[in-house]
Amino acid sequence: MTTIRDVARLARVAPITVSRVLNNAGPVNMETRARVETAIAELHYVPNVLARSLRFKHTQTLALVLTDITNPFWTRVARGVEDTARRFGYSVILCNTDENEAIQLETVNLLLQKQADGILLVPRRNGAALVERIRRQQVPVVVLDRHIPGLPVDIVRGDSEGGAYALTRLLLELGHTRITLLSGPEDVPTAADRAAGFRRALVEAGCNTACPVLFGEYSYTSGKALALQALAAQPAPSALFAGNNLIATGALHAVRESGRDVPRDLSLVCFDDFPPELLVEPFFTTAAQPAYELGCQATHLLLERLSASSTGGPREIVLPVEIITRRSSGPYTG
Amino acid sequence: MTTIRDVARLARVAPITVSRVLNNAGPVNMETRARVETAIAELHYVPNVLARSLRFKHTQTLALVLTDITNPFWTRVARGVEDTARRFGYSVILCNTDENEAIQLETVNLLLQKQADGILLVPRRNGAALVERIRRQQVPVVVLDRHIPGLPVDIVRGDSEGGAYALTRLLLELGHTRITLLSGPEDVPTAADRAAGFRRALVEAGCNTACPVLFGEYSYTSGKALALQALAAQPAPSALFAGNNLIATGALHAVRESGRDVPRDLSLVCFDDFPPELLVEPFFTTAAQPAYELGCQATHLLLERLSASSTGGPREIVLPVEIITRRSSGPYTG
DNA sequence: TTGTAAGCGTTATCAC
DNA sequence: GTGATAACGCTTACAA
Repeated sequence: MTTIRDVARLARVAPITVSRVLNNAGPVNMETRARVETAIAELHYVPNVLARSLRFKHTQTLALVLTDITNPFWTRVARGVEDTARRFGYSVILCNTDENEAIQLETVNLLLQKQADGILLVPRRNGAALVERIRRQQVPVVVLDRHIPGLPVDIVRGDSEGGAYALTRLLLELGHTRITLLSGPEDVPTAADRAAGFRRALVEAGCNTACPVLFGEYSYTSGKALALQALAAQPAPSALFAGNNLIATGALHAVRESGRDVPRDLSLVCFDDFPPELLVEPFFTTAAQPAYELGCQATHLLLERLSASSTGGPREIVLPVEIITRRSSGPYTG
Repeated sequence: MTTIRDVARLARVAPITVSRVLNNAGPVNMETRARVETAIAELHYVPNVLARSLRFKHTQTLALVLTDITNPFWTRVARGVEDTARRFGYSVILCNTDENEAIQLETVNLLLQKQADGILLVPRRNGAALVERIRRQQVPVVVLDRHIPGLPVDIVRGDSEGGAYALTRLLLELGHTRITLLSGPEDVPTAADRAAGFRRALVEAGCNTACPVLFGEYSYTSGKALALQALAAQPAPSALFAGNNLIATGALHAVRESGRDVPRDLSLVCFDDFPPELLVEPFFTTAAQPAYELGCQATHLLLERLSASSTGGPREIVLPVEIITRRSSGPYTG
């Protein structure tokens, strides 16, 4: 490895002079600068950011801790984060936790050790402990997608309650009164919020009792299982509300495997849209969250916290959700 | 920030002793160890990996430089990489380059500065220069998905030529003789390889001349544009072969917007499958690459190169591609 | 305009 | 078993 010292030797200057050339900091004679630059090129010198970070006490690195990049929702969030980070000279370490609290803790510890300048976190139940831990190291955190009950912290998320409410209203207006919510984990705030919005709409309409909420995982397989469970009820639901996109496809496939079809026998709506370029045909009536925007805004907020200038109290940014009507929902036919 | 020195002070030992406890290296008295551990807990000490890496000369970090994580193909590759890396105690820095050579160079430079222990690269035209640059810094590289003409280097990729050949054969056997290939960029080896496989099958069947190859981008919008262009030809093709998954959906949507439909008026096959959990219904007849596996194997190879034990010449691992027949392809109807 | 010395937080080396 | 010292590659503060 060639170091700043090697360059200095070759250019017959002190290391600090090379440093000055490298960073365009401090005065350097045109001629010496040229000599240094020649030496740099000749030796193919690459500065060691580790050493620099050790001095500077910052790494120009942000961490994004999410559940599973395989979900297109998170993919787009991640792009939002990366694009924004990059624009401000930061790179991003991406970590999947698969909703596993042990992995989550381990991941956060690692990121702290790696001296990430800031962390974007999609927490599970242990969110509060995690945030405390991060904060104790003076590292700014922004919580993404989920709020942490009772803990004031910067948050950027979609309007789960409102979106679920609107989507449920849509089903009610189509005449459905037996709707089942196939939800994510009960202890994940988005799942709880969507359940709350669901119930609010139902209570307003006076058909709360006929509409169960089933909690599971935010996954394809869980969607299948939940749908089967919902379909087995007596009387069977006339509409299904999937808590996220993967639950939706899982549910759809289960419905079909049971010999029924959507929207013929059943309506099916869901949270989180699929981008058109992944689809043969737009199908699901959904509450679409601005995923990319979520990532951008969260990153902006985090960067703001980094530039110590920002010292206000915790902020919660709630992005609106768009209701899109498509083929998967139809009027109640009895 | 609390350092190893603070811990040492509190435990009334020398920093090096704390280090020994931390790394379970060297002998430490049971009682001293206990005292140190108490101090660590009390101060919420988090070791600084930067400093450690500076000494050790390795960062336990791999870099994955790909085109766009938004494509489910890359998403699954990335999961393969991350899962494997994690199993061996490495974390992954993910970078999107959007097929842009300038960004690619910039990214590689940054990763070198960050002292990534190894780099997984999905290169564009400037691949050879990039690889040379990385190698000059003694950093192992594995090229993913694409081979670099004339440059011996470790490569893990799918069998583009073979897959395209098989897929074209399938169309020919269905009776199609006017097939258009909607390809990626001509200078991207996968696109060239797929074109080669395509042509080989056609030449064998003796209908080479009636079957054009259109080069574009590996994107949804490019897929749309290419399809429109293909449909405008006289005589119009009876089948379209999309160079990747995004071109396929783009093409499909263009076909539909032009008043035609698949497979009614036209067959449409493609490279790269969508995972079922993203789909309302499996639709495309495809040549499916083992994306996750690609990521795993590439990472394994890279890790092997890292543990200096491996010193053999460049290896090329070509993973087979699976042909899956679905609704989007049908017999030629005249 | 250029250089010297010290230090960022660790750990390897060698001594006790 | 434990510790003093130097070093990893870089930059800040100060001096020349």
